[in-house]
Order: sequence, then C-alpha cells, then structure tokens
Amino acid sequence: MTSKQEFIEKLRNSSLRPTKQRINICEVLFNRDKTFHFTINDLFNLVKDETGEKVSLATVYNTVHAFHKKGYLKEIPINSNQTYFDTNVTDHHHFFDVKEEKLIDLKNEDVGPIEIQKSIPGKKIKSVEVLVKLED
Amino acid sequence: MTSKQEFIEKLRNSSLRPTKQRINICEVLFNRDKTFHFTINDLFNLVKDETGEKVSLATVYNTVHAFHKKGYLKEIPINSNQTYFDTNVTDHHHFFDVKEEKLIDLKNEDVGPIEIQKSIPGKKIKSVEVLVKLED
DNA sequence: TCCTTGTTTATAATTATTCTAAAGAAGATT
DNA sequence: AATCTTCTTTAGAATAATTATAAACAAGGA
Ligand SMILES: [Mn+2]
Ligand SMILES: [Mn+2]
Ligand SMILES: [Zn+2]
Ligand SMILES: [Zn+2]
Repeated sequence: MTSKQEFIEKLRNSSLRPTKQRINICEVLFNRDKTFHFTINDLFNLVKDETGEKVSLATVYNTVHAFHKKGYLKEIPINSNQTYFDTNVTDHHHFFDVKEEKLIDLKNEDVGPIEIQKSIPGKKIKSVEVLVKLED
Repeated sequence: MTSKQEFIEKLRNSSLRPTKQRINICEVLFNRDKTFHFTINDLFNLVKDETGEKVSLATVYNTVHAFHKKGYLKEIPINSNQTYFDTNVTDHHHFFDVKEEKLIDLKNEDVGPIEIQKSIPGKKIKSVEVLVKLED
C-alpha cells in the first residue's frame, strides 16, 4: 500500500509533475495485491470507477506511455486489437487465455531457464519472452 | 517449387475456389526458398510486383484470413501496428529485430524444449511461443 | 445454358491510437 | 503574492489498420 505522498515523490523523482490525474492513475495501477494486466481502456474505466474522478482518455494514453518510458510499465506482446500493459516489469512469461482475453503471470521457475543458442551478428538480445496460449 | 496446378488442387481440397487472385497469392506466399514473414501490406505490394496483377486489398485480407483459418498461415504475436503472418506453420520461435521490424525463425534446437510447470484448471495449452527481441 | 453459391472489389464503417492546439496547473523567479 | 515558464490535460480532429457492406462477377454443378 503506497501512500499518495509516496506517489508524489516517485513522480517528482522521475521528473514527472505530480498531477491529480497521474496520482489517481498511480493508485489504480500500483496499489494492488497482484500483478495488474490491462489495456488502456480497462485503465480508463477503472480510474473513473475506483477514484470517482474522470480522467480524459488522452491523459491515460499519455501517462501510460510516460510510465512505460520510465520503466514502470511493461508492454506484453500478444496479438489483440488492443495493447496490453503489465505492472510487473521484471522479466517474466505469460499465459494468455484466448477465450477470456486474460493474461496470467508465469513465474520463471514455472518455465525454466531458456538458453538461446543462436545469435545474429551485430545484434544483442534485449528480451526473451514466452507466451503460452490457453484454450478450453 | 509448386506448380499452378498443384495450388489449384490444394485450394479445391480446402473448399476454396481457385480464383486467379488466390493462385497469385499462393505463388507469392508459398513459392519461396525460406520461411516468409509478412504483413498484409507487404503481401499486397508483393503480389502486384511479382505477378504484375493487382489484387484488391480486401481480397488480400480475405485470403490471408481464409488461409489462416485453414492452417496454412500462422499469426505471430508481437506488438506492432500491423499483424505479422508466417508461412511456417509448425511450432517454432522467433527473433524480432526491433529496429528493422523483421522476424527471423529460430529452430527449436536453438531454444531447447520448454516445459511449462504450471497449469490452469479447465484449460489446456494450445501453443508455447518464445519471442526474442533483438537490439543493436 | 441456367442456377446457385462463393468471391472480388470499391467504398464506407469501425476502432485503437496519435496528433493538435488551446486552456489549465505546477514550479521557479522575482 | 504576482509573474513567468514549462509541462500537462483535454476535446476534438487526424491517422491508419482492419472489418463490414453490397453490388458485380466468376466458379462449379445441374
Ligand atoms: Mn509504448
Ligand atoms: Mn486471423
Ligand atoms: Zn505479467
Ligand atoms: Zn516464423
């Protein structure tokens, strides 16, 4: 449970002005028990529902991109009409329940270490992500 | 090198009428030495360039979806503004060169077997895909 | 040849995302 | 506190990938 004051400091330390909107978004995103997987639209609705204050859609986009750039959010590679983000920014893998359109974290020990044996000259590995699609 | 006649048979066997447009698209997609990774727009342009006959964008979409549904194309999960498809429909993994926006196949032996230790009640695993992002 | 059904196509509709530019708020400077 | 600068929010417009529509057309069967 992070206090509003702590969010304000964190934003300032990231050279992001602590606006009412950003603080509300922080509370929705980061005051959760579990990893939170969401689309922009999910977040837009949750901010309204959970804080009672409406934030414009443009601001949700702006803020998510700002947080993503600062490394506070991760983008999850799946094919969907909407982009998914994740509050768990560590290297980790996912289940994707295709029917429910829901992401579930996999612990690294549930997947095991992955050694990539091939390399491309002049390129280095930035990330290795496993996506496990689930069906009924 | 598959002949036009063979494409016609293959289409018929899939209860897809062998139209001029579909045959042209088949030749662009499947008469290649290597696995072919593409977006709809790539394909749209290549059909025009390689066959000299223009096919409407709608038909490219329709055909790709039809082939995908029949299992002749695979959709690759990456976040991009365009959807990527793959003529290699076997289970396999990818490099994604973020700068060049290009996919490269990984052989299964370059990644090794992946054992998923976790399961979700009532769900079964449909696919396991590794995406390795590359940077300079 | 006629008939039915599937296909192509131009075009419009939809939808997620980004852009624009004006109004507002934050922080710094006096 | 008043002023100034820079950043942020916002409504709305623009963009761009994809999907839907519906009329013309082509394939295959009778
Ligand atoms: Mn982003
Ligand atoms: Mn598809
Ligand atoms: Zn996650
Ligand atoms: Zn591939």
